[in-house]
Amino acid sequence: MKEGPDIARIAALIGDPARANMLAALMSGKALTATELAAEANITPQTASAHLRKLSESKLLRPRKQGRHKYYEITDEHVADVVSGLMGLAEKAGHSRTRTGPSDGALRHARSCYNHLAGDMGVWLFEGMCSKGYLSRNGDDLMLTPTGWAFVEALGIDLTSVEKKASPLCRECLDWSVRRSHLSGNLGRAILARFETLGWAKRDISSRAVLFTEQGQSAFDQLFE
Amino acid sequence: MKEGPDIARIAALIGDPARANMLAALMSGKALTATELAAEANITPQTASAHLRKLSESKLLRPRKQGRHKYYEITDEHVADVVSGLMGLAEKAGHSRTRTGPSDGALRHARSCYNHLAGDMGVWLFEGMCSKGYLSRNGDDLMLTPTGWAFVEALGIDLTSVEKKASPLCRECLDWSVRRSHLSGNLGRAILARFETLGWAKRDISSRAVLFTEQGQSAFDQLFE
DNA sequence: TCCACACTTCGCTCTGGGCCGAAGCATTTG
DNA sequence: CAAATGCTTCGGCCCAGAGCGAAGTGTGGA
Repeated sequence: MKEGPDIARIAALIGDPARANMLAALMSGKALTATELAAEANITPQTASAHLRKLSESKLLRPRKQGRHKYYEITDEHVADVVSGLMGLAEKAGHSRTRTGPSDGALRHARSCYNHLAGDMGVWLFEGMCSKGYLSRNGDDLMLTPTGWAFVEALGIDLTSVEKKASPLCRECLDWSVRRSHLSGNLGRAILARFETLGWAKRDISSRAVLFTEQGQSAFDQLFE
Repeated sequence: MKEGPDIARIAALIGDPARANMLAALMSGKALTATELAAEANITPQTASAHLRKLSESKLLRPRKQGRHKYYEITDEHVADVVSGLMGLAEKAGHSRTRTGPSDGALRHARSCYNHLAGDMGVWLFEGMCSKGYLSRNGDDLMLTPTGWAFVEALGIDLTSVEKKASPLCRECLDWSVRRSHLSGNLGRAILARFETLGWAKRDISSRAVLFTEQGQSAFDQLFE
């Protein structure tokens, strides 16, 4: 016994309320500065600094210095997946941070999860693309079919620039509110970004909610009807 | 802010060394008694009892009373997935519990992960079945193709009994040592069980290692050559 | 019936680690 | 060059919670 990796270390890292709040805030996919994260966790900058150092040392966060600011972001999709998974377990166990605040409904409808679309809208997007034959599974990962390729380009996304990034084009992500998969990976991120530039949706600043405009919502609905 | 599920609670739960050791031990998929788990974590039964109560209350473990024993097992695949994910992160961060003990190599070669085969052998099984066309992805989950169906039955597994269980037949699991998917779900469990009854492999008692016999190994290799 | 064993509850101790105040660097701005 | 701002280091306080001993409950076997 006592072989294998030490789960306790990283789990304890995530298990501190302050650090967990920081991670949850970063799950939007945006990079945040140390002081912003301190505010998010309701602690002083000194304390936040210590936390962020630990999170970086264990490769959960990746720091980027920019002038006198220091931006932090979630290291990669593996970290995001684990945090997502933990949210799922917490939800099922009935551990919620507040008694279901007002924006909770909005979060369940649409939110950003590591820069891609999650919540009901995310699931609809994913399942719509599957049922239309835009996505297919093949071997180890999701594939964008030729018709799917055309669909995405018709949205105005330049796939050649998206495709050459290192991380995979399509992935699935299982999020907490809907126990279903939705589209993640570079394509997932590109689509959410495209929705924003098209003016279909915009992100709420203080929460992870994604707010669709009326036109945006109906345009979205037409894609899969 | 402060919306959504409270990750910190469950992460802290997993983050205690004693509880983490218990969970790691249970990741083999076997159900263990309270005293066995206490020994696994190097603590007294009293302390273990308190830990196990918390883990059960948060739905991470599922207790089953049997006579004067109380068996605990991992609640479901969602929990197993998160623990697997944490192992992956810990491995990448360089957090290992010992300085790579002797059985570490065996664990990387083949081990049980929530009752299915993981490690190199697990990946070979999964990728072999994919490349032979036994498995295909379709919509939201893995499908066993007709030829795959025949392959599994030829192994001597009664698929009709496996299929009627509630949890899905095929799933993927990403484990820590090989950053690749391997076959999970009911079929994954049935196959490992079949390997054991065929005498191809047996589980090490004190670790999660799965030891293949020489004949078992070569029989396995012939399946996919 | 009595003992052995598995598990639980209670009360207590003690330490690891989160938190802040104060002070120290670094970078931008005026 | 100051002054302001963002981040970090140091030192000390404090408490949640993990741990155990002792004693209680329930089940199984002789």
